[in-house]
Amino acid sequence: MTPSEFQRARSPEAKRLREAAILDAARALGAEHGIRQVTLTDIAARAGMHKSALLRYFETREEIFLRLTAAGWQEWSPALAARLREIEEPGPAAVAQAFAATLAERGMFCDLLAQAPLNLERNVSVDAVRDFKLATLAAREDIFAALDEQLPQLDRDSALDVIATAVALAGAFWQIATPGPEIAELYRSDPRLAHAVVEVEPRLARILTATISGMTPTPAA
Amino acid sequence: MTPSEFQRARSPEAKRLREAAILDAARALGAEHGIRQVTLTDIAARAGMHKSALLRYFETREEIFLRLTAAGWQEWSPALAARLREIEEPGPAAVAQAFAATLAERGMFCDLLAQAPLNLERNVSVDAVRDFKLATLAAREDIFAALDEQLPQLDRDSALDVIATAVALAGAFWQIATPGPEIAELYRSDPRLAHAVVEVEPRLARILTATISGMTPTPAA
DNA sequence: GATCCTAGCGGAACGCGGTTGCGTTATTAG
DNA sequence: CTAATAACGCAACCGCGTTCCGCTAGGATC
Repeated sequence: MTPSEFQRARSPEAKRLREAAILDAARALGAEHGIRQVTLTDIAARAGMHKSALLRYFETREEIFLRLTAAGWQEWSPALAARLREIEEPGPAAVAQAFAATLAERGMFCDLLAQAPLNLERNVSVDAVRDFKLATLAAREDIFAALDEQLPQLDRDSALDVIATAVALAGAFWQIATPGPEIAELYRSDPRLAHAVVEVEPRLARILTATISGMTPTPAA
Repeated sequence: MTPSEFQRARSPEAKRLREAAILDAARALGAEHGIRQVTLTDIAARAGMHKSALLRYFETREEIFLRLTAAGWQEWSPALAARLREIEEPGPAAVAQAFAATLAERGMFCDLLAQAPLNLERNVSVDAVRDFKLATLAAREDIFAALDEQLPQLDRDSALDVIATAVALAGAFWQIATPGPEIAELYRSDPRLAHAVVEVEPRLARILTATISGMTPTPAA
């Protein structure tokens, strides 16, 4: 983390440390300012190295954030699975709430989810995309397993549709919910635009409840 | 369209012509290569003028595409409303199919929908955002009116949720469905990644059917 | 029709972000 | 202690969006 703890990373362990330091720096900056704003120079400064040195660890800027996205899936999926297994009164609403709550409390992950298909999976090597896709695939399997315990009526394809929907909506709503300061002021000042203000968690919970209900033969009351 | 039909636009009509020519050029290039790829130089060349002259008509690159997005809403909403009114056997499935079909046949609009909250509504003047938001608001009202005729059980908030969901999913799925050539090849070659290939229209129809069913008290058989 | 004046335009330059090439020098092996 | 190696910082490069400026087209006036 601290820049000059090590001057040069020669051993594999030292290299992994550097890589982790870069990812940590990118994560911290992304959480603070939003992914879009974070530049390679910023990350380099925070990680205590020069811009060009970063690119010896990651091929492109996008690859850094793609790696963070994969890490996000790996952190989110067990958290969601645990939450699903804690549900006391199973049903679409409880499941939807678990999705909405775990996503809403992971703002930066939502940011990354929105960026991934649009920006991060472009301008990145094929290998990086394959690694990423496989990581998210594994994470989805975890979620599916937990989901299947709670709602066995939901077939596999439907479950994967629910996950895809949750992720896409979380990304989109998060973007809409976090405008720049001037735009936020605009929404506040013009009553016609009041509808533009989005509360991610309740809206996501509402919509997912409907989606899951519509997929399960016997919707819970 | 043709560059030198007029040399300089002094009258208001000539200016509107230029503006339209710029938007047309951007639309054509965006449809062909995807929004992300289109540069100001490209648009300028196609519109028959210099890069710097573009920015006399639009403040930033993003503003051009934001205007195209607004135009997309204005073209899509009546098309969807018409399609909704043509439905013979009303019900969630038919409504969902109308959304899915009209969106899927408007690829570039889906591209723009995905870009809008992420990129286009940033780096644009507050005025531009307000105009855009009001335009989409009006378009949503059109859709809601038609939707209310078909599914009066759907209350206003739910209807707006359906529209928001359709739009967000169409944007996200479109992005996933149109990877670069090497990535498409990757999906084809690695059987573990077969699931990554997305068919926008059927998937959107399936999910929206469930969502709408879950929102309406008595789901149609 | 000649002249003035306005303002649209192209060209060139700027800033910034991502990326690349190179010389230096820390680090480690012998 | 010395030599080989390769990580690093620096500076330059490139492309893109954006800005500035001088030229001159083209409408207005007489």
